[in-house]
Amino acid sequence: MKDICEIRCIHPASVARANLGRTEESVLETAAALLSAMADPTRIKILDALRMGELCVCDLAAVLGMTVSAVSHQLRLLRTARLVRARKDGKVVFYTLDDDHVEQILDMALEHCRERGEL
Amino acid sequence: MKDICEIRCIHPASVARANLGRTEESVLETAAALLSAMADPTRIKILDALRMGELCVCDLAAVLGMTVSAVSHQLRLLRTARLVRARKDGKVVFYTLDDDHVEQILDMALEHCRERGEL
DNA sequence: GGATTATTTGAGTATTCGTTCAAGCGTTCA
DNA sequence: TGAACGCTTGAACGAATACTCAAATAATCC
Repeated sequence: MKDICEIRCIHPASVARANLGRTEESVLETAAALLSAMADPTRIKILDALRMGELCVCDLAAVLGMTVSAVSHQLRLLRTARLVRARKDGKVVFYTLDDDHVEQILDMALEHCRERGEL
Repeated sequence: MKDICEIRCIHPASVARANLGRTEESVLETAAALLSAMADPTRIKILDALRMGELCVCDLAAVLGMTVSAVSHQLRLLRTARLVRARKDGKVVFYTLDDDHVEQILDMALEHCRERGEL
């Protein structure tokens, strides 16, 4: 069925062209993971809040109006995706954006949304 | 509990600063939805494939090595997120990237991943 | 009109995700 | 040392997601 499809119902030139320009699978998978880490209302709000400077978990919880626990869970995700970095000072843990790229991607997405209006 | 936290365990100046620079909630929600639409291995492969030019559903299925049905389901998501546009020609439906922004965000994410290596 | 082809759609299902709640660490300070 | 505090973690649960399979559209070709 799939083979028949590949042979018959296709524009082989277009497929060949698409295959040539293709990005390596592993890079695409990683990019999907990166975007997944940003693609959540809570986490994007965290990233947006951190653009103004570092905040501790409790501060973030206050800004977002959420439980400390819920925020901490999301911070863990952001940390393992390396979007965010933790700095411990006494009992307080401060979080910062890890990388300029992250902010750039965020800015571009926000700009895009503002131009377009709501989805 | 939360109120106590907001009063006591916080750096109020940092919180105020974060609140001032905050992006409107609705924009952040929309951006999260936009990124969600891109943040999936299958869908990001579709977007990547379409950068070389338009492809019909069957072509896409061949490129991705997936069921036509599965691809169509994801295309619907991409369509409603306006990342992709459909053009019907006879019984064939051709898909294209809807917007340059999309490609820019994709490029930025891919570049970021390549610089960093795997997640 | 009837068969074929390209695509979409809906139900079903297994997996993943985000939050809550309760318990656990690790650090500070009396 | 022990109480208090900031944060993290694990289990649990409802919601959302991605695919499969089967059926429905829609357009073309005899």
